[in-house]
Amino acid sequence: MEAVLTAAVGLLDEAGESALTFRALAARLGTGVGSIYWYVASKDELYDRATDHVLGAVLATVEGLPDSDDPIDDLRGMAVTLFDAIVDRPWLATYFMRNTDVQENSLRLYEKLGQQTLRLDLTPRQRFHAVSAIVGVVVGTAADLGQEPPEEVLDGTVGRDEFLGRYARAWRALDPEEFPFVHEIVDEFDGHEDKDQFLAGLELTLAGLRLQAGVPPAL
Amino acid sequence: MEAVLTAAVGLLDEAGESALTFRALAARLGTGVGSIYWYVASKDELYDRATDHVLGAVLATVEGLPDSDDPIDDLRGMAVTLFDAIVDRPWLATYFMRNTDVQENSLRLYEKLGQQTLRLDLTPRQRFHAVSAIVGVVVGTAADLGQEPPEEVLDGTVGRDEFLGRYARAWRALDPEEFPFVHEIVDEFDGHEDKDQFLAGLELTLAGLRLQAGVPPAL
DNA sequence: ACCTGAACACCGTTCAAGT
DNA sequence: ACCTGAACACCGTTCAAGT
Repeated sequence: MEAVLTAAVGLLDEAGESALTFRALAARLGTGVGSIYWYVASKDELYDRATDHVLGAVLATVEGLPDSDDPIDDLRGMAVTLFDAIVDRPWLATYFMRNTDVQENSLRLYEKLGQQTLRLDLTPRQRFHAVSAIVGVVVGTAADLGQEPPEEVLDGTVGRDEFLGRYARAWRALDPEEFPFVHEIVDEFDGHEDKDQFLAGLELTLAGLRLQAGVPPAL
Repeated sequence: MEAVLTAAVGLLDEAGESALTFRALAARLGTGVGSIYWYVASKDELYDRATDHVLGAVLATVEGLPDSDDPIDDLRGMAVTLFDAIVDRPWLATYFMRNTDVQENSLRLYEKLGQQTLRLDLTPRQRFHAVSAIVGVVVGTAADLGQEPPEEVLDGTVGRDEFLGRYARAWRALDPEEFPFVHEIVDEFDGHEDKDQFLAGLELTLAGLRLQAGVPPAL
């Protein structure tokens, strides 16, 4: 079982999501296709378990993070840790927290995030929503960024900057009367860092949460 | 082309994502598989165009929304409209704003959202991040909720409530010392409405944005 | 209890050939 | 300019048969 998951993650890391097939996995393990089905009932379950397998390290990192005075700061730190893990392995986004029966580490990560909200003056309902919102921002943004860009970008023929630049050029050519917002932000879009975008979005959620909990902004 | 997209959306609506195959689409159109490739270079492009096709109606709805005094309220209204559309057709989440060359309606929707931020006292960078964050919350949450639940739920054998209830039961059985947060929120989780979860998360982002723009909370 | 691998029922995509 | 459909190169999953 361990070996199956390690091999699956290996394939994913080395050659991306399209490389994980039962045939390739069997070949890597030196067995037949059918034998994998003894450990796992479907590809979905394989992904569920592979996700939890990988999340073990993320959980360990999060558990190693020291509690500060400010639970909101600690939530930010955990969210960033999770975000980085998903950027590295975009397939995590789809499977994180999908089946907590099988995903003990996912559940523990959820618990860890939630424990910070216990330090805030909130109702149970607000806590539930707060953690859902944070997980949503992390997973949603990371998944969006992890979308395979058009094959030219992966080819290395075209770098990410040039890829953004092309869109920026097309956007600048739009009618400014009709697209005032696109013109307003096109310079920001051009060459932007995905991580900054994520951090800014996370900050809005955290600011809202801080307000809700009646914590004065720590400037 | 129009006919191809209408047929594709029809298949998606009637029988879900797995029903959209080139063979089924060709059969519905009364032609051969190959002919679809004259209109569309790949399945990805088919999805890109189908998404934009459907977003036409969403854009029309959003354009019909009257501007209120409060741009934040208007942002909420637009976000909810988009959210509802994605809940109805979860595949939109993956393709929205993925290729604005082909997706004019996606771009116009993005513009419409952005125009509300022009009414707020923000920098271009803050506006860019604000719209990204809102789109992230909408798409991220809707995508998460739109994930096909285990087949038993679709069977109708087990309703959504019982599905949540099963998890709730498992969670209540966890050690309260080790999982204080899970215990804190399990009653909220049990039988919760997805839409409330979305609205609460959106509210946190909007509250953060309101704070950033220096708008006093309109109570 | 665990493995094997041929076989089944599909896919997206291509392409020589047609009108 | 647009359509055809057989063929190619794959998939996930099943299952009778083995150890």
